[in-house]
Amino acid sequence: MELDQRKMRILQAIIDDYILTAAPVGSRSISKRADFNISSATIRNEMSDLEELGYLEQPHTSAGRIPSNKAYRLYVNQIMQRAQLSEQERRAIRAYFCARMDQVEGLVRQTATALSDITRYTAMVLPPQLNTVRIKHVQLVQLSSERALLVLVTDTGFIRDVMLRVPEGMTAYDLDRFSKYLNDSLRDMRLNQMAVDEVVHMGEEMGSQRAFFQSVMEALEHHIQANAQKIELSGATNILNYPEYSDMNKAKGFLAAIEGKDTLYQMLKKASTLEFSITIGEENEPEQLKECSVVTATYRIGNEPMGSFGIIGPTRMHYSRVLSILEYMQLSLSEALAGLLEQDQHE
Amino acid sequence: MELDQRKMRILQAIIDDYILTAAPVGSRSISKRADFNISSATIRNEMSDLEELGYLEQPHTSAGRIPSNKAYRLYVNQIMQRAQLSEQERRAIRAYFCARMDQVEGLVRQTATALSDITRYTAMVLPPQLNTVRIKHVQLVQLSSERALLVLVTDTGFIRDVMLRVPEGMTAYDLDRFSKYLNDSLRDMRLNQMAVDEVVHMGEEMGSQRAFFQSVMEALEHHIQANAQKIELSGATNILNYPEYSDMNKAKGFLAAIEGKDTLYQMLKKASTLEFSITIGEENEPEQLKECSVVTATYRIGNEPMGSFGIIGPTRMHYSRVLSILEYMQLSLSEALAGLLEQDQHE
DNA sequence: GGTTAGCACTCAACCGGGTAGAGTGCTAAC
DNA sequence: GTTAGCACTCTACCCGGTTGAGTGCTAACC
Repeated sequence: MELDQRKMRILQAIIDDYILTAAPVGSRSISKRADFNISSATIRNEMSDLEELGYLEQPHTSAGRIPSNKAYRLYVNQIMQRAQLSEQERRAIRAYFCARMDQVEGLVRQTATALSDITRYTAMVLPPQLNTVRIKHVQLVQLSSERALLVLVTDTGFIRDVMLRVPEGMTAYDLDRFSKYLNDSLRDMRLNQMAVDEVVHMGEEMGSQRAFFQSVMEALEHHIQANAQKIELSGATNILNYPEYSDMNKAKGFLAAIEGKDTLYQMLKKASTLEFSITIGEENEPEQLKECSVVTATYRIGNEPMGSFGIIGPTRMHYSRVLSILEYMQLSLSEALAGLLEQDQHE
Repeated sequence: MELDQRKMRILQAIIDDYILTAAPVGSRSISKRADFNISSATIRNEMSDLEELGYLEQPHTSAGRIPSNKAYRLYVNQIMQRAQLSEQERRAIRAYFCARMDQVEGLVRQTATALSDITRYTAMVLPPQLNTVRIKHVQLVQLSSERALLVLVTDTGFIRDVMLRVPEGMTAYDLDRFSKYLNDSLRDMRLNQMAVDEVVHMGEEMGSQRAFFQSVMEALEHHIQANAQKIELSGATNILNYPEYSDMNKAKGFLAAIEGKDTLYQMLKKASTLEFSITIGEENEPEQLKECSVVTATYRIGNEPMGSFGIIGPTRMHYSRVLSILEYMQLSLSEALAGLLEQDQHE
């Protein structure tokens, strides 16, 4: 089952070639390479073995071979070596971050643009997740006699808002007092600490306005966490540059899968527990991404993992290059975020 | 130059047919229609005239004719009659709005989804513009020793935020006092009234903290208005269902033009002075939309025009249907918004 | 036993000719 | 002014032949 040295080298050569050209690789083109002096017939035998082992596939009898997903998996796990980014590429990446950003949102968007521009794949960024973040300010703003807006500001500079119905007879003054109370109680609390027992505990002190208080806390729980299911996307059409998506229907399927950002959100969310992740072809659950590979990385603020970002492309992907880019991007983004937030995040 | 009755009817028949089938229309297929009893030869003569006048084009000598942009323009201006929506269609549209929405953002998104689902074209919605809207609340929230977040809430329930640098030595208490002051001064003011002279006038009372005040007002002016250049897009891939975009490169061009939402924002912004607008082919400035038509409508809150929405599709578009849908949508959206904001908008 | 040259075979892609069919333009008759 | 008839044009499609890349197998070689 283990592949010997030579099979490994041949497989690598095939994968490298295929990643570059998208065309099935024949035995002769391998044997002609300077660093191989084996005849094409021998390569053919080896390739036949590799096919039997499930690493290669043949589109049809008289075509060359293409790597299987299993081959990519092996390649990623064992064969591939991290590519070095050229100084030029590093500079290109840094250039995206040097425009002074004064909002996290802009930074996130910039990251997505940079990623898709540089990799030429489709890029996605999950903005900093709020769970481990602290509340800086809570405010109830009266909009009309029946409606108020609950605004919440976190220490990372994110704001969220929820529209609420206010009970009959509640005045702007009441709401203001209420805001003060909420503010005093919740300030510097973490969003994921704001659990139900707290609600009950705090609710008891509220007396007559308890029902309203309850609805405020529910709104906080429901909306603020769920509502954040946004991701930043860039370069969705990059996929159209790759011949595997020259078929209209495939392209349509891919773009449709991406447009509803839900699936991507799920993937990024899941991936944000891992430093890096690579999922190849069938390993992706969404039906329409089963011919793609997804590579993601996680970024941090201080030590806290805050979100993740990644790219989607054909399984025939330049994995090593992408990984290097993600790695450098991870660094750049974490730095930029830290700079933006002036590092007042204490563990 | 004026077209006689018969030419008009023939042109309409050709356009109707072409909109439906996307295939060049021949003389025989027109003469066979029940409501025409003219021979194909006569139709041919008429078609030849129409071509000379610039209303028809021939892809090649032995093909039928297709309508020119000039023909669509004539069609839209004079021939077309407003289609009636079936009760079923109305119900379908209303269904999108019946899920109770408690945020404008959700409503905007829902509108875009509904539009693209029902028309099967690409839909875009410009969210309510803030210019004529009133400020309900302003708050400065300290994030770190050097940074604060300026949060602004409008009476339509929109929030905007800007990150600011705070001068050395300013305390949370100072910021709070500052917020109170801003709040008292700006509450119920309209965003577009908040002009420079006000800034100067108010700034004079500020004494030592005048510089900071200036930066706050500048931030308000710059960011809050410019930053809102977001539009909601839906059904971007719908265009791929139309044969005129079966060519990959065209499709790519279209999708790329749409991805950078700037152009669309400009178009919608411009269109939001008109109740309805239809631009056909070359009439669109963006190079890559010169083979498309764009139809937009404006929606209101109370009497105030607040934004616009529309669809993009091939020039061969079902104009009458689209217009009817937009019209009904305009009503539904304006109603939904009014309901959401409880009509406390006073002229 | 692994390696290699040689050869027959396979299959997609391309090319050219031939045909069908839709549609036109023109002319002559009504 | 309208129409029938006819020659003409042009695309789309099918078909058969050819090319070329690549394989699998076999027999010989080291």
